[in-house]
Amino acid sequence: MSIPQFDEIVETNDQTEARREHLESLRALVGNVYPNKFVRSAISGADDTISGLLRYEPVVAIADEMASVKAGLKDGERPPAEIKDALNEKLKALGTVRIAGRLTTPPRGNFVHLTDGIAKLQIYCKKNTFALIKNDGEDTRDEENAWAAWGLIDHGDFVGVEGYLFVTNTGEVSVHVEKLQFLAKAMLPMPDKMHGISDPEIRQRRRYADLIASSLQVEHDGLTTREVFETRAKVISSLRRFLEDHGYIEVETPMLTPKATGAAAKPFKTHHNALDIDLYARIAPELYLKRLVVGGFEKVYELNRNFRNEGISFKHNPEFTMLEFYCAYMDVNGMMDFCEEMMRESIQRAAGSLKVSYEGNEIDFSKFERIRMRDAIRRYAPEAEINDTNIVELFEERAESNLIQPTFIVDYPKSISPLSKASPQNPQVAERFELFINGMEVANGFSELNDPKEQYERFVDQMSERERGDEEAMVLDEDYVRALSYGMPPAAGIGIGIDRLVMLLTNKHSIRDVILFPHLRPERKANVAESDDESTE
RNA sequence: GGUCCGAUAGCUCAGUCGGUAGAGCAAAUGGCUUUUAACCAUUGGGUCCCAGGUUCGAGUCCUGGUCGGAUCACCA
Repeated sequence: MSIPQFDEIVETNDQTEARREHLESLRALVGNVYPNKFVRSAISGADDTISGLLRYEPVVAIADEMASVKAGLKDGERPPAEIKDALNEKLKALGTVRIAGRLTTPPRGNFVHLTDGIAKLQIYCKKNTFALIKNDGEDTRDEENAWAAWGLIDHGDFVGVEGYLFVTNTGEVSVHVEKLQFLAKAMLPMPDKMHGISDPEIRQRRRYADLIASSLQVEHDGLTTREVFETRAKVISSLRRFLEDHGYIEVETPMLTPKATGAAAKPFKTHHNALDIDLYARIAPELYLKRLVVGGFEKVYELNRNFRNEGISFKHNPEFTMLEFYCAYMDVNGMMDFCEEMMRESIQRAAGSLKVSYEGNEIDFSKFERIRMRDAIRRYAPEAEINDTNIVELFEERAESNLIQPTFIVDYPKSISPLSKASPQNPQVAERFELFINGMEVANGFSELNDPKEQYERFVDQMSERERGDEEAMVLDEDYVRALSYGMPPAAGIGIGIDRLVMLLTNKHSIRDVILFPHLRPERKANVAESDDESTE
């Protein structure tokens, strides 16, 4: 196997050549072009923990003041000099600031923007008014070569600067650079600042570049990629907080399991060499979590990946994030109430509103409808004749896609719910619900079957389904039957598809837009140089 | 897997009836130096996805292929 050359991995063209030349010239001026650190401080004397100068309160106050002055101006009109001077006095009083970041505008003229991970801030370098700091371990000042070094910095490079704050003639808060330090090189050109990366494959494969693009982009529809993943993080942390606040404990159960159970799905198979056994990537943590309920954890949750070896689509990724939790002594109705409350609170926190716009629909999370599967079919297909064998099919074909607003579908057939308790009123119906939003299944929950004998029989039924060719029928988990035999309190559980929830909150049509590194085909070489291993068919 | 659409400069895209390969951004060089996506001037940059075919002539038409997207079917 041949090891690819650096230049085969990192493309070369006239632009990257220029960047490499700049890098070598800079090396001659500053020494180490990849120094180890730069101590930032929003304000002199502050520590490295403060970044995002534009969120520092005294600066925010001045920026706001400037903004209100500018609001009263006509297009192109500049703020009065005396207001500007007064603000500059205040800014200068804040003292020296040290900030670092990536250059998010091409270094043309004296003004460039730095982005430090929180905000974008303009910096101003004027010839003969700043020094270059060499990376020689001594922080040597170099007045002579500062301007030359400035000219060698490329769009996308990282620099650290020290200077004082001021507002420009057009009223933008900026840093007047007094010391400039080179911190790291971007050897590849930055993505298009107007359009970002349009090829969805490159956007997903090179998520880092997509994220950079979202910080460069001047105009964009909806959320930037960065904002999508910030929203995702917020949803997840709010869900966690809600569960913690309600006494739930977070646990981690095996991802590699000897049996793929807990859901109807095809698993990924792998092999453990030392034990010489096959293992399956889990398709659901369900049975492990209920073992913990048996063991006395009355409220448990797990928020992590499930793996299913099935098709890929706009709403399916081979690995996806599921929040599953169980609560002892609760039934399906209590779980729907709890789910509703939890989703409302987390969505309010993450999206700032209970009404979100998704693909032209306004989805209102303030109210969740509950409707029996049978009635949902009647609503959208009144002519259909419903019986026990066609009900699920009818529901999926005729009703599901109409369920735009949050809707709990209840009264599932027992036959497709092997882990769920039957309804006391109707033994053919499971005490189970699924939550649909915008035609997508987002959650699935039920009153947990805790009679070990009945569970055993349900598994046996599943096994015979399997015999008949249903690859997704559940397999018997003997140890789980044994666990239930120690006694499990009545309990309700739920699984919530986090990726789909995030899609709804970020107005993304594809699950791959809410997963940082979604599953993609292996990257193909642009020039397949006489491939030596692809001739096997 | 079926159907539809697409692939042209580093990026985003135009390219008419088949007749010399284009723009904006990015880059290089020089100028400018308080600018708000795009300051001014100049310059460089192309395997028009690949292979075949039709034609005096193919980015353009035809056939096959590769890769990608949308969609349908299975799945959360």
